[in-house]
Amino acid sequence: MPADVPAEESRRTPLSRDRVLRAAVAFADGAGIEALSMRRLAQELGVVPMALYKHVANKEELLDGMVEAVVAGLDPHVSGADWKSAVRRRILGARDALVRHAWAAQVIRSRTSPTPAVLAYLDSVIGMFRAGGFSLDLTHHAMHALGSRVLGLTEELFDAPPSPGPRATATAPVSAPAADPAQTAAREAMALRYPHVTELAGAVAHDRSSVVGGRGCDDRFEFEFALDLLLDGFERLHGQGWTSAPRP
Amino acid sequence: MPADVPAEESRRTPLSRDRVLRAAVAFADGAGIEALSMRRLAQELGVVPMALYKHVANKEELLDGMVEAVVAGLDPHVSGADWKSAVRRRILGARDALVRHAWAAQVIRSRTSPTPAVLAYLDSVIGMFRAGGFSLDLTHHAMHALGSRVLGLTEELFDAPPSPGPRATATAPVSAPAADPAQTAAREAMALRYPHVTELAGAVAHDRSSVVGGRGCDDRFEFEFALDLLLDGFERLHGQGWTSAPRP
DNA sequence: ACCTGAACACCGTTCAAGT
DNA sequence: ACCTGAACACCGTTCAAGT
Repeated sequence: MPADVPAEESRRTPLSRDRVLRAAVAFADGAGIEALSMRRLAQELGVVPMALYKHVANKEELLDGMVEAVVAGLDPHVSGADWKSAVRRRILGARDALVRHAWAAQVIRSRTSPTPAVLAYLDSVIGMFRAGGFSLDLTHHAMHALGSRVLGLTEELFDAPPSPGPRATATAPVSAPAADPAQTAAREAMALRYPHVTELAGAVAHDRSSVVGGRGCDDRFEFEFALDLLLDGFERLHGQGWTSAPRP
Repeated sequence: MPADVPAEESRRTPLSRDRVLRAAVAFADGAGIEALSMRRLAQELGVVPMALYKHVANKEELLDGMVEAVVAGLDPHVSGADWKSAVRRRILGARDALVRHAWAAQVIRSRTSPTPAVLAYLDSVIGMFRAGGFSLDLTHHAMHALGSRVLGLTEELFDAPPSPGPRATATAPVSAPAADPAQTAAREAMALRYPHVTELAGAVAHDRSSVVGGRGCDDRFEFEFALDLLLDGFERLHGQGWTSAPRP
């Protein structure tokens, strides 16, 4: 049940593009993006499927509209400071919004061209670099280097670290050694085939087992680590008067 | 028609998991991943749809197998050098493979847990950092910072830079000013709403219009720019004896 | 035991028939 | 003119009937 679409509203007020989009966002928040279909969304709104097509041309446009709704809701203006902390705060703010809408990262990546709200967002970030004295050249490449991270998307390869057997680390606490001999064998086979991965995973598990509920990695820390590495790099290049093409 | 599955083979030799996977890769290379369905793949192999389920449990496993096939084909061993150029070459090699299989990036991102070939690849990269004297701690965060870029995935937000109207920049050469008044109006409206984006796009178009066929950005350059910024950052932190947690 | 046609429970979207 | 039921052309996968 979508949180911000009261039950009475679902049947009484007439459909509108805005109401369709809000319902789609709420539905994806709750049920996941893979469960969102035109037919299910119509059902959620107490409406025949074809009624949606009055307000969105097709599913692609629905997804565009959902992205638009999330991005348009980002922090309106970050108060002036140096370019670095302005960009930093803006990107971390975007990340917070994407964390609230777990489906958004995937949908944003599936879009092929930017919507108005995304363009406005990018415009503001570019403006921050320019206000900090960055050349067009360096700003251009800095934006590329940030990539989708500029919108707070995480670039992690996998959601979870690898586990020796299926569900193995999820069912047994890290501190307790596995009693199941089959699981132990799988763990040993893994250690043989992927020694460096195993060593790393072991060190991470050990480090974080002291923290309450602290298995896996700290997504926020990793995001900031990478972001700061890039921002520091930009700052250094800017200070050196870096140019992409030393003219011949 | 898939290139590396000769026509005679499609009907004569019996199905095998390997043949299914190779056909799927070839089909996705040619027709795109969105066109790949169990039914179409079966048709391509001259086989009834259900025959595929003898060799892959379901479509998810088919996609896993396709990723496996591509990643397993990566450069077997990069000759020893310093950690930095070893990692650099390995990642750029992976990128080359992903450029050849346009569908792979999207499919890799859709997987939730790493397959054996991916684990082996990650293991080798981790091993390179460790051989370079990196601590487990720094190696861990460096791998996170690389994210999916470690496999050569590009992190760009959009494939193409924004254009004022639909297909506007695609149909008209950048050097020739638009004659269509509606297009000119759209361009001006865009310049007003997104001044920084417009300025940047203009500078990029101007810079690259001298190159033959050179519209848009140089993906390879941008990838290396971001990669080197990260590797330089790792090197600097390593040299400083960086640690994530200054113990209390 | 193996293979496979038909069927099931879905999709997004078109279209023509109803009001 | 607007709305909508049925239909179309697909999916991935189950299952029971055929060999």
